[in-house]
Amino acid sequence: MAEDASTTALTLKDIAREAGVSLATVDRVLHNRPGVRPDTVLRVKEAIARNAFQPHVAAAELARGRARRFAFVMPSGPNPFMQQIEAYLAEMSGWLSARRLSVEMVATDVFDPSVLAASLEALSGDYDGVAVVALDHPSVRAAVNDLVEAGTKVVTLVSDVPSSRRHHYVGIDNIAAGRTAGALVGRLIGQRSGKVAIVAGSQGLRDHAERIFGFNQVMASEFPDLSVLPVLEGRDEDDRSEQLLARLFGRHADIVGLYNVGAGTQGVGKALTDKALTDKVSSDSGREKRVVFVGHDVTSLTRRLLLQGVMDAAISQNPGHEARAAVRVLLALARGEPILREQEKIRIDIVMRDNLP
Amino acid sequence: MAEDASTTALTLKDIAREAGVSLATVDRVLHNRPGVRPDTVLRVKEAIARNAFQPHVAAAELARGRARRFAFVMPSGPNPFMQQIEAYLAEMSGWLSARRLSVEMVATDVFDPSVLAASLEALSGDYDGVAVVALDHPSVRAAVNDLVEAGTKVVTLVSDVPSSRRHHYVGIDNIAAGRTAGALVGRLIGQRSGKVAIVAGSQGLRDHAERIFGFNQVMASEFPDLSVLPVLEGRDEDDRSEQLLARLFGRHADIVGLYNVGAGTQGVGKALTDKALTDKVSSDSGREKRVVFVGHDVTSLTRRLLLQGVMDAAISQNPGHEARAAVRVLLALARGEPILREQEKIRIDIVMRDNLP
DNA sequence: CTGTTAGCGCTTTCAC
DNA sequence: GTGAAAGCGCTAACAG
Repeated sequence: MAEDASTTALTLKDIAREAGVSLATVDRVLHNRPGVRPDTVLRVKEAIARNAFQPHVAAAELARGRARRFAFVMPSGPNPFMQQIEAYLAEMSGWLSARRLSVEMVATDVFDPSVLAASLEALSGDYDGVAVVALDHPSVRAAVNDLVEAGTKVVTLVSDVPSSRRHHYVGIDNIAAGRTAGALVGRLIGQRSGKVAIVAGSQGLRDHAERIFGFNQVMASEFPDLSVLPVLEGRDEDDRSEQLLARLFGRHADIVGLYNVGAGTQGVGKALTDKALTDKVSSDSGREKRVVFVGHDVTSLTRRLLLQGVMDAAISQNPGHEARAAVRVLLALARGEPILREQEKIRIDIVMRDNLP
Repeated sequence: MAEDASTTALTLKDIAREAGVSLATVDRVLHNRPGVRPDTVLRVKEAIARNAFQPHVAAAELARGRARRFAFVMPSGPNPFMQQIEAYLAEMSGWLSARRLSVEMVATDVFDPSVLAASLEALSGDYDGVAVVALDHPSVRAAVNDLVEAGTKVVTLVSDVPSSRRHHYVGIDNIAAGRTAGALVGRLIGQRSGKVAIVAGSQGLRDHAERIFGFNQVMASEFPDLSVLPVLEGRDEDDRSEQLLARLFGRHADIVGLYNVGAGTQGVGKALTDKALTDKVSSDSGREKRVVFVGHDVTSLTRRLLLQGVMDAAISQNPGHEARAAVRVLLALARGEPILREQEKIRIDIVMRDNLP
């Protein structure tokens, strides 16, 4: 186990000597560049393997000279979650520039496939890597594949295009997230029986659809005493979500649980507090009459709702982690380094009042 | 916002020219080394600030030449959580050696203050950084302070010595973890009333004591219908925990919740399943008679218990994250780089069946 | 106090 | 196909 501390690490030169070739040849083999006879390749590869040689990244980075450019293609318009990702990227600026990396934000309408595809196509050739909040649509897939074809490293962020040739997906498993939400709603409701409402942005969005799927799975199999009402489509808008929900509360007196799949949390919260007032139920007194409310993401709003006890749990994907993971993965891909999968995996966080980050 | 892509990043030389001094002088100022007249220091600092100059880490790392050595002082004896940390460190070996970093494991009896202190003292001078699973005790504090004095960077891991001069703590807030456990036990019990049991390793361990404190806080203030029984001290041993618990179940028929603060999970799980058998309660049928069980850490054992439905939730600190954060923090400290606090912060994870990592 | 200079271990021309 | 050599941007002697 103990290593001889006096031996300093091997260098390219050592490998070159051992394989009986020059520095340049080892370098070519190391990067699978052409222009080396097959048997020389073999000799060099053996020498590398025999010594478990690891090239010094700092030296490589310095010698390249050229800076690397990454682009982040994000939704235009105010979305607190996306703004957090941007804020965390901004926070890394010192780290980035000390490594001669630049990341540029590209705002676009990610909900319009052709607009998004066009934005992606426009990036071709100018960047070493692209992170994109992708919509799963054939023309987007084609644009992603074109980028990959052109040698750009591509990671999808938050929302995936599994059928594309993107190199990596940085985000959560949304079916599992929906299952987690379902388990929480069911368990927190406890012994009571009644109805459960779902508010989503749109069932056309892949991530929302997947979350609903997971949620229903758990509800059906594990909580037979709870019946799930048809999904309300709030389009992630506060007013619309509030109105739809208020109307639903009017029609069903026995709603005991609520799952908010997307944004529009403000409206959902408002509908809930209004209902509590009407029912003359404070969060302390009548716990048994309260509606269990589970939603997504930790923002200043959901944070407040959790502290107030209006919201019971938020399912969250750490935006800071997603931002940094996207950068690290793009960098590793660009350098040809391996990705630390375990490090870059985004977990499904359950956030309640006492473990608010 | 847009930057001129044609200008390549500044270098030390540019700053030197602008300040009218030599490379070496800029380097001295950059690292607060002595031997520069105060007014020259000022001129250089201004030039650096004016250009928001960031030295190229790769160049600095390469020029230093010397490799960096870190030591991880961990408990001897089989502890699954610690073994996971070691496994994740091993997984980083490629990453580490590509940066000419080495980490060495030092096993010691971290529960004996004098032994731990001696192990730490023995490291002095040989390492650039030390990560230690620390016991909060005066002699350990002294040993940590000595290391810091000698110029070694020190981070405490999992268990802190807040009063020492350690540079950083990589771990969770255990009071908040206990609060989270309490909220979960209380909320998952639902409308039922009854007694809640606590099994800890020892109340003398700082982290266990803090968790219990947080747990009781929440129980007292938010769940008046639940009464907490005196803490059982299982010494993190399976057999002892099982026996203590079995006896407790015999004495109290109305136990509805259980918090396992430390290890010994196997024994706790066994006591619970035995009780369920005696009570003729399957996890499906009599949910209302089941004991809500919350513990710590995701290991192969707790994973199984969660999947079986014996355990309801595990409070967890991501061991992979802790391992990598400790390395990154030590490296940043050694290089004099800023620490990305948000990145290195260890969160309190709530893990249930559906969001198992 | 300040400047000069020889590398660190790679990558990248440009010759052969 | 292969090799020699000139840097990349710093750091660390060593001179002055």
